[in-house]
Amino acid sequence: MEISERKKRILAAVVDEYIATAEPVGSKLIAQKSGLSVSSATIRNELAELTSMGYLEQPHTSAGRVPTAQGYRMYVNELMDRHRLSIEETEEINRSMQLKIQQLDKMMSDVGRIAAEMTDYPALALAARQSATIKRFDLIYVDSNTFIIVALLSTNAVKNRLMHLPFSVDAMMVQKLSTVFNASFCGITEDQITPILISSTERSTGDTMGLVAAIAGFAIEVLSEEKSSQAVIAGKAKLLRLPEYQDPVKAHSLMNYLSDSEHLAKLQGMDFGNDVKVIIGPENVAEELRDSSVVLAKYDAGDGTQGLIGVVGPTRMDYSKVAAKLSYIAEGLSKALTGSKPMPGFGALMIPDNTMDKSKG
Amino acid sequence: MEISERKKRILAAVVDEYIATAEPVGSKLIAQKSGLSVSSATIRNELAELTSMGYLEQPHTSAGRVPTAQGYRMYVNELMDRHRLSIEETEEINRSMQLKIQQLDKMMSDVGRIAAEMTDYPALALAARQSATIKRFDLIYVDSNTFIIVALLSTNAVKNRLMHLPFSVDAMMVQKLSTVFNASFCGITEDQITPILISSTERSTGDTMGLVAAIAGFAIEVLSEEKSSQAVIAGKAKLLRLPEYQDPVKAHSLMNYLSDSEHLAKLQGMDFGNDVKVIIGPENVAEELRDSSVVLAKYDAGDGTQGLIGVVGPTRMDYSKVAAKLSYIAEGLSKALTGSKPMPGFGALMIPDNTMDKSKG
DNA sequence: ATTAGCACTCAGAGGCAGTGAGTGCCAGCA
DNA sequence: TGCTGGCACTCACTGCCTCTGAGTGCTAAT
Repeated sequence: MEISERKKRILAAVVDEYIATAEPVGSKLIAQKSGLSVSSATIRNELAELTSMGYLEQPHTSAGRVPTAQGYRMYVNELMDRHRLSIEETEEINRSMQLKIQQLDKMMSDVGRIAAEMTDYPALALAARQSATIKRFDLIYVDSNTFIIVALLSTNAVKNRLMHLPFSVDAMMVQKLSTVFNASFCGITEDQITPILISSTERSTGDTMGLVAAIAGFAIEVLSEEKSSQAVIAGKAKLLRLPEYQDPVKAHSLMNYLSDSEHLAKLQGMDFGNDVKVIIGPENVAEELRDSSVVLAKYDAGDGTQGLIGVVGPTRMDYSKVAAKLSYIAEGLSKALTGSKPMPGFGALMIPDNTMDKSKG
Repeated sequence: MEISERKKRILAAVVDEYIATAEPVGSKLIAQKSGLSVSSATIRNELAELTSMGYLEQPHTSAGRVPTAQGYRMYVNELMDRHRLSIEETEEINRSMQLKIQQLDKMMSDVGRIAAEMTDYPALALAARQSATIKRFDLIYVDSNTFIIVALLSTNAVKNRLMHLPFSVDAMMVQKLSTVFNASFCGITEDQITPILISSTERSTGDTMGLVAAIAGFAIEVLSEEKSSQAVIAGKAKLLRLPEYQDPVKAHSLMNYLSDSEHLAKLQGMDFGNDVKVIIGPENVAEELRDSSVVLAKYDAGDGTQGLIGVVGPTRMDYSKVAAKLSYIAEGLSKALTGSKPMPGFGALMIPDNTMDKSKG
């Protein structure tokens, strides 16, 4: 059945109102607020039809209407007017991003925190999951039983480790290890670091003290870390502010779910049409998310790979505003990470703040 | 007024029971469980006195007794039998520590997570706040417009940053910068990095591209970071499991408070008698913590400075068990960070797992 | 097609009695 | 003198009832 223009306006009004108040919406209110000059009785008829079409539902007979998942879906796809970020909003975002995105390693958690702060919902950040390799290895000799390992990964993240040894090594040995590791451990993935490779490296360096094994262990660790645990969530406590999570059991279940980065990681690898994806309540695969919605935006992480940022909230979420903000943050992030060199670390200090400003006046 | 031996046993029984059930405790139950062979009427008399002495209170006339803060204080100071960790418990802790404490930078958050997991309460970790200095600087030349800065701090943390430049530099220049920075930026604190120092460094390197400023900016950043934001909290969601935080308003207020690391940092700098400190409900300075308790254990972070780990929970907390676990974790942490070289990163790979085992069979 | 009017529904609030866990106190007993 | 059994009392909690009011669906009139 086709949905009339008037029905659309009414549905949109119901959703808007419900988003704002979290209370079932009655016909009288709609009659006032929708801008349609018809009586509440007319609205009632329309509401009844929208209900039978599955866009709305009633908590009980004598209550107002509440949007169903299908109703939200329609709203998101067709009805909502896209929120235009105000200058203040963009500036606020720019300011936080400027400050925060300096260090590639911490980027994830910072971006998460920014998104949470900007949207006032818990926010997540997922890094593009990819099999990283080590681009180059450096060992820095500190003193006779200390050196630092520095590894530059293919993802451009830099990892380090201070190694304190129970015995002495000389600078020569460190130098030698560095050369050998650069030759044999660069460009390979985690699972290519085999015991065979390690023992052959031990032989070629003449190491009998387990140094090679320790460094290889570090390599394995950073590579697997890069591949997996790249999901963070920030601002979980913000859920408790919302009426839909006043039930501690519900809140706990969702928070628990969100606390586990393995769960979050599953959001990666969704198929993605345009830049922002909205997953409404029951559309979620995970049981725990069934009465919450997720809004995701993808960002370009360079090398053609992409990551995600997103927020989690009640199905009654201000989709329009959240989507706009996320998409803006994602855009800024993409720019920072790819195209526009200089890299953020440098750019933030060198270049005033035009990295992202031009996208919106 | 002196408190009799029997009163002590009764008080201890009340606290134990209340810790376990979160329900007001009645005289009958105590008569059964305390092991004293007296009737409930006798217990009632004793309870009445304990109440008038301020150790217990009644939520209402016809309810059982609940310990007051003073009651808990007495319990913690004198009555509770110190929990002895079982072999399984120590082993579980050892195992997680072994796995996690490898990288000094991430140590804080890992330790927090371990403590939260082990105690089942939200846990915090505070680093010893100290003015760090840079021990040594290394610039690693990657390609003509990329290099990595590596700084080893006085705290033994290693920080890095990938610098991507909008222009070319040659390896020689990088080398030169490295030398100059090592000479003039090592051993100084954040506030000693002045514009004057920067411009004089610029002159001595002949840098006109802002490279020196960028590197100095990195130095300032890591030093201030090391000094300040060294507080993490993990497992906040665990609060929601507890009956005392079923009220979403209360839970939200506490979680919010805990989310701000500035608040947590205030716990640092408490005076500390023995190794574990218990702060019960109203003894807390912060309003938000007034009906929660905090258990803190200090660890030795080397250089004579010390950090804290702790958990936050309801006043009805299993102090004994929590204290025992925290203290064990703190002890292991101290060992890992100081005395017993090798450092964890290496030790974890080289030395089976005797770093901490001997403290308890 | 729209609307005014009306009967109907039902969650939620407020009031009220019954229940039971727990208390305080007293009188009797060791 | 201290302990105990007994008893009256208190009061949160529960279930039950009624009342209220927001909101509905339907119908007849416009």
